Order: sequence, then C-alpha cells, then structure tokens
Amino acid sequence: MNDSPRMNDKRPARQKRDPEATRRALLGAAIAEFADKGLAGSRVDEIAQRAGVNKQLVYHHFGNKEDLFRAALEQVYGEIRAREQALHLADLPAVAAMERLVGFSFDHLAEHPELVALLNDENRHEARHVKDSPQIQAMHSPLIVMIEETLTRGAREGVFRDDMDAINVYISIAGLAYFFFANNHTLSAIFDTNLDSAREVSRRRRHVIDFVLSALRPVAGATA
Amino acid sequence: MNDSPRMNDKRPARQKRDPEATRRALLGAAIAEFADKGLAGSRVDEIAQRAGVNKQLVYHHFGNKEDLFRAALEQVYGEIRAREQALHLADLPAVAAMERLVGFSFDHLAEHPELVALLNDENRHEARHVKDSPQIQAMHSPLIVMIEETLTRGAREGVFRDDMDAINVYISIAGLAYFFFANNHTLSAIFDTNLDSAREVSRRRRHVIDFVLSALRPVAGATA
Amino acid sequence: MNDSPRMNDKRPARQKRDPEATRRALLGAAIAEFADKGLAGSRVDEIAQRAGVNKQLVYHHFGNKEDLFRAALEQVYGEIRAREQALHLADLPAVAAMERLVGFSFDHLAEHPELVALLNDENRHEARHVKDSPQIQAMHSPLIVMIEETLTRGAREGVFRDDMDAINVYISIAGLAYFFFANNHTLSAIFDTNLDSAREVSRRRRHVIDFVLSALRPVAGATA
Amino acid sequence: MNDSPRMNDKRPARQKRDPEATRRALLGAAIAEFADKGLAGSRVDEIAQRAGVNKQLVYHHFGNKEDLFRAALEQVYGEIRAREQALHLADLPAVAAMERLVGFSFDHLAEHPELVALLNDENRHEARHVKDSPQIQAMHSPLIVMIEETLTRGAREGVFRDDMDAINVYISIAGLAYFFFANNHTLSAIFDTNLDSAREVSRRRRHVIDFVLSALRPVAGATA
DNA sequence: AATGAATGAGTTTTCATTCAT
DNA sequence: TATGAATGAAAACTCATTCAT
Repeated sequence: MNDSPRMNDKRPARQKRDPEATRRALLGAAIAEFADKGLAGSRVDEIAQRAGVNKQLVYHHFGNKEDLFRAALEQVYGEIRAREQALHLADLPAVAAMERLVGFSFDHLAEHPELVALLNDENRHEARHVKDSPQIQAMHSPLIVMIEETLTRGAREGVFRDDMDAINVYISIAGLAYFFFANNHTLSAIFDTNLDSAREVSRRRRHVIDFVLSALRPVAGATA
Repeated sequence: MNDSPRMNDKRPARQKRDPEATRRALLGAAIAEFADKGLAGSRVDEIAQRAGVNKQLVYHHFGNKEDLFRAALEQVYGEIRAREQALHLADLPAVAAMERLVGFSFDHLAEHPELVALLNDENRHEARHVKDSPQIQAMHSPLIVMIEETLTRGAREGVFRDDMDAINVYISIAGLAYFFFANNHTLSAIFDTNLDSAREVSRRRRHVIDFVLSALRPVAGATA
Repeated sequence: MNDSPRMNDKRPARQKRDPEATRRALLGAAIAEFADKGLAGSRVDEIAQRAGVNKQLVYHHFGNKEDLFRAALEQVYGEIRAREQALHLADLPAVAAMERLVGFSFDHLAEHPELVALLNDENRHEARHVKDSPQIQAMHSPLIVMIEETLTRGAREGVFRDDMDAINVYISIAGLAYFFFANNHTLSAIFDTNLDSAREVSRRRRHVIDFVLSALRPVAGATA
Repeated sequence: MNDSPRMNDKRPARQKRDPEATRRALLGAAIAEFADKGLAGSRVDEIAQRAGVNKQLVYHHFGNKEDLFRAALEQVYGEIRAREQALHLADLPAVAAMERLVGFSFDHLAEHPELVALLNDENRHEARHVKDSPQIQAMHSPLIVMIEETLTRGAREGVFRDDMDAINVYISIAGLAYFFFANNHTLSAIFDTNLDSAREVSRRRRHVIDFVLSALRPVAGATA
C-alpha cells in the first residue's frame, strides 16, 4: 500500500540509513587505520572500506581526514578517562590503591595498543589536534588528583615517601608501561626475544608494579 | 679578496663531485625529515632540498625512500651505541654508576629527539627495517651487561636490591625518559604546562634518577 | 538552430557523467596508442588526452596501464571473433568457402592494423595478458573447425588435398596476410616500393588467395 | 716504484682497453635487450650491465640509444644477408633449390628470434632506422633474384607455375615461417598447445615446405 | 677509453577531496 | 543519507643523457 521499507523487500538488508551506526563504524575503522598507518600513512579510502561504507561518508560525517583524526583521538581519550573515573582508589589502603592504579595504567595500554599509536602520531604533530579539541581539553584526568591523594595518604600511613611530585609520578607510571608497548618490536628485535608474549607481558607488569612501589618506599631514616 | 671560488679556499663550500659529502648531507636531511614527518609523511623531494642536492641522488645513493629510512636508523643507532661504549661504568661505585647511566639515557634522548621519532615510526612498521639491517643487529648494546654488572656490584655493596632483572631495569630506565620526551606535547597540553622548558626537563631528570635509585634500594629486612 | 546544450539534443556531446562512454573512449584511445607505440612506449597521459578525459580515470576504470592493455586485447580479439562467427562457410562450395575465409583473414588485418600491432606486443610479453584473460580464453575461434570442415568437404568434392592439418593451414592463411602487413614498412624500404598502396595491397590479396587455393589442390595421381 | 699500470699488478685482469671487444659486447647485449623489451622498453643501463661495461660507453661507442638500435638492426640484417649469399641455389634442380630456400628461411628465423623481434619494432617505427641506414640499404637481398631464377628454371623444367610474382612469393615464404614464430606465444595460448616444442616446430617446417612447393605446382591443363 | 656522479624531464600511480545523481 | 564518477595536485621513482675525473 505504501512504499515504506521492508514491505516485501528483497533488496540487500544492509540496514540502510542508520547514520549513527555509520558514524560509529567509520570511527572504529579510523582508529584502527590511524593506529596501523599513522595520520600521513592512512588512506581515507581504506578507512571507508574497513567500515564497509562509501568514502564520501567520511566527508559527510567528519568533514575531512584531519577532523576524523581528531574524532579518533577524542574517542580513545574518552575511553581511558571513563575507565579512570571508575577506579575508586579512595576505598583502598595507599599501597593497594597505588598497585591498582599502576596495574590499570599498564593493562589499559596492553588492551589498547591504538592509544599508544595515536598518541605517538599526535605528538609528532605537536598535539595540534588535542589543542584544537575542547572536548579533550575538558576531559580532565582524575589521575593526578588520585595520585596526589594516594601519595599523601601513603605518607601519612608511613608507607610512601612524601617528597614525590604527582605529575612526575604520573609520567613515570605511564612511561614504565608505555615504552614497553610502544617499542615492543624494536626491543624484541634488539634483545632477540619476543616481548609480545603473554609471559613477557606479565613479567613486565609485575616488574612495573614492583618498581613503582619500591621507588615510593619511604626514605630510611627520614622523619616523615 | 673577492669571492671567486677556490682562491685559497679551505671551506667545503659547494665542492663539486664529493659523493661522500652528498651522502652525508642526504642522510642528515633524511633523519631530520623522517623525525619531523615520519616515513609515510616524509617527502623525498623535501629531503633532497634540505640536503641541497638533486632529488635523484637519493635513488642513486640509497636506492629508495625505505632504504634511506633504514640508513637513517642505522645512523641514529650507531650514534647512541658509540656513546654507550664510552660510559665506563665499571670505574665508578655502583650508585654513581647507575646515576651516570640513567643520566646518560635521559640526556641522550633530550639531545636527540630524532631518535624518539624514528623509533616510534620503526615500531609502527614492526621493526621491519631493524630486522632487515645486519648492521643494526650487529650493534649490540653494552647496556644490558653494564646494568647487570652494576646491579650485581650494588647488591654486593649492599646498596641495591638483588632481585631485579636487567632487561626490565633497562626498559624502565629508558621508559622513564622516553615517555616524557615522546609525549611531551600531549602531556603539556593536557596538564596545561610547558614540559619542554629547561626547568621542567631538568626537574624530570632529577626525578628519574631519584626514582630509579629509590626503586633499586635494598628491601628493608631482606638478607642480601 | 542554435548550439545551446540540450535543446532537443540526442547527440552524445559531452554528456556529463556517462561512465560507459568514458570507458569506451578510453578503450578506443588505448587501442590506438598501444598500436602506435606499444605497451612500453605508450603514455597513460597521452591515452587520456586522446580520449578527452582526465588521466586518473584510466586508473578508476581500468586499474592500471597493464590492465588497460589487457582490456584493449580483449576488445580487438572480441571484434575478430565476432566477425569470424558471421562467415557461414558451410553455405558455400569448398573452394568458394576457402576463398571467403582467406579473403576475410586478409581484409580483417587490412582494416585492423591495430590487431597486428597489439599481437606483436603481446607476443613480446609471452602472451602474458592473453593467458591472464579468462575472457579471451573463452573466445574460442571457430576458424579451426571451419577450416577442418571445409578441407574435409573439399577433399570429398575432389578439389582439395586431404592431408593438410587444419591448425597449420590456419597459421599459413593468417601468416600470408600477417607478414605483409606487419612488415609492410621494412619490406617497402628494402624493395624500394610502396607496399602500402591500394594497388599493392590488392595484388597481395589476390596472390594470397591464389597461393592458398593452389597449395590445397589435390595431388595429381593421388587416390583421394 | 712508479704507479704505471701492470707493474706487479694483482688487480682483476678484466682486459682493460679493448674498444673493439667492448663494442661487440655492447652490440650483442643491445640486440638481446631490444629483442626482449623493444626499443621503448629497453634500458641503456640494462644493456651496459648485460655487456658488463659502464653505461657511458654506450654513448661513447654508439652515440645514443636510437643509434644503437640502428646498429643492432644493421648487425642482424648483415647476418641474414651473409647467409643468404651462401645458398648457391643455382647448383640445384628447381624443386630442390626451392626447398632449400624455404627451409633456410624457416631455419634462420627459428635460430634468430631476435630478428623477428627487432623487425616488429622497426615496423612500429615505420622502418625509420632502416631508411636511415645506408649500410642496410646497400645490403641487397639476393633472394628476390634467386627466387626469380628458380621460378623461371622450374617453369622451364615444367615443375613450377610460371605466373608467380617473385616478390609476393618471397613474402609468402617468409610469412609462412614468420607468423609462426612471431605469434608463437599467443597461438600456443589460444590453441592450448605448445607450438614452441621441437616437435611442433619441425611439423611446421615440413608443412611450410610442402605448402610452398604445393602452391607452386603447375596449373593442370595450362600450356606452359 | 673508461667510470661513477649528477641532472632534468618525464612517467606511473596515489590520494584527498568534490561533483552529480 | 548515500553512491560512484571525476579531478587536481602531488608523490615515488625512472631514465636518457651529460659531467668531472
């Protein structure tokens, strides 16, 4: 009687006209492609293909390649920020809290290699897209505050040094995991081992937690 | 008194037909360009221009863009390996040796941002060029052995823990500096500071040395 | 009576967005260019210009230069096969049938110098594109069967020898015309005549028909 | 104590400075390369490499690529002309003479595929180099005269028709072999056989001789 | 005579982006 | 919203030829 879709419709089901799904598919494809090839090495064509949609939709939904890159960054930043919010370190004793924090930082990178890849590229571009994104700017990481609180709490408990700068501690925690993942291939090649194996990854995880907690131990003889 | 060529001219100035100089100029330009733009983002044209030579000489001397990238990697690896050889840690007490080592690792990255940039790119390519380069494979880093010896010596002296794996310690030392430099721009943007300033760099340097030495302190109550 | 576009205009004239026409134009231009210059000597630029379209459309529609060459081969093979189908030799007495066949083979080459040129090039490449083209492989020439039938019929009629191999006869028929056209310029230069003139072409045509029919005459004294 | 060459010289013997040998090597390499790739597809570099000499020597000895192509043509024309001179057909009865002539034409092409390849290319260029070469122009083929004499002799002997034009007979003889070799690959692909095998080549040889002699038989009932 | 370096003008191909439907 | 065609600008790489030694 009318021509509403799906009457007795034999055309490919391809779920036409679901712009939100298209957007999501493109964004996922973009993150994967940018992580693989970098901004310069990625191809708009390839992203569209990965998403199973027409190339022009990239422009329709995101404007251009660079804007798509920014959207990809917003996405991966959004994910880590959301998980950081869920850590609830205040519920734990200082040492356990710090262990959870370091473990989380390590695990998130382990599970999200695309974050490492995108950040490398973004830094090559001098954080241009981050600076251009009010959305990312607004996503303040709670980690600095969490670290500060945990360090203070730990110092009060007598289990941590009290002279550590939270930002530097944050950078150290992140760096201990980041470098391992970011340079996994060259390190594996140079050391002629496979640092990508589950065994080496979990070894590294233990080392990092141990290393951080060890570094934060109070200085013997210091009067806290 | 005029500037006609070859008066009694000792400058290198436009020496015609000096293939070795041409090669060097190209290699330097390539390192700079690859560091700035990455392998995919770099332009052979641009590299030739930076080097002040004809574009086709890239192909004449290096084969193609990818081979040039490999040569650039060989160069930067060669430089750090050469400096590593010169550390002579065995001459120092364990703590001082470790401090020199950590300081060197930090300083070399500070002075050679191109190393960070090239390694990021190389890892994106799964260390393909490193694996293809017998030259790099042959440049064994002496650092692992140095770290092992220093850790052992420090344990004997009672100033270091004795349960630390040298490779993981190496990765930690490198990572603490690497992440700071590799992600300097995004970190600066996120924390709304300028981590590139001399002040912040030297703060970071002190933190890293302190952090490592602190982490390596012997475990209280352990019988070394 | 003016030339404003689309009055009641049935001409193809610059019809925008007619991909089929674009393809046809490119294919025609490619055949001409490949015939003139060969695969190696042809320029994609030139082909696009001849077709009056943007150069990149070659890649859009055909993939690359080599695929375009294969498409050109498919086109010229398709044309000759189509004409071969229309010969209907069975309707004629053996001698007349053979005469029509030889005449057709000669005339087709006379009218399609691009076929000679493309085949020369294709043979230089060891028939690589023909082997790669399922389409060409599927276009079985009916000529062998036609020749076989005609020879058999002629033998029965007592006008042809009965000991001739059809494939070799085919190659002979084709060769007698082919060499004349393929080497027309060098032959003209060597013999200091103009074998390209209508007079010489028609002389050759008569000779070829005469030669073939003469060769096929029954062997005197043989018992057919 | 001086540095004159070959004192007690252990350097590679490479027979330096034999310009005539260099020239020959280059010419042979050029014929091979031009036969393989055609004029447009051939690379001066590749020719020099095949010859084992420096690329610049091509220019030194031959001027440029095109002149080298002309020299290659002169060489292959020279070879066939020399062999043609040695046929001595007059010593044989007409039929045997014709058989030797046809056999020779076939065999020379079989043994010299580069002749076919070069002629194809030369015809694509409208015999430009042949016309430019006084040397080739001067190498008059004795074949036309030989054919004429043989035909006349055969007619007198009553074994040949007397109405055949020598040039057309020449073209037919050459064409029957030429097409088989020139199009061997496409014919093999189309007929799904291997016409390059010794068996098929010798079958073809017999066919060609048979075909020509059969065509030349006197017309029955004609009064010679 | 011989060599390797150097060059200018191409040549194929790629790619982000826009157009027409 | 979605599609395939079309485009301009560029990119990697090639190549005949010349230069300096």
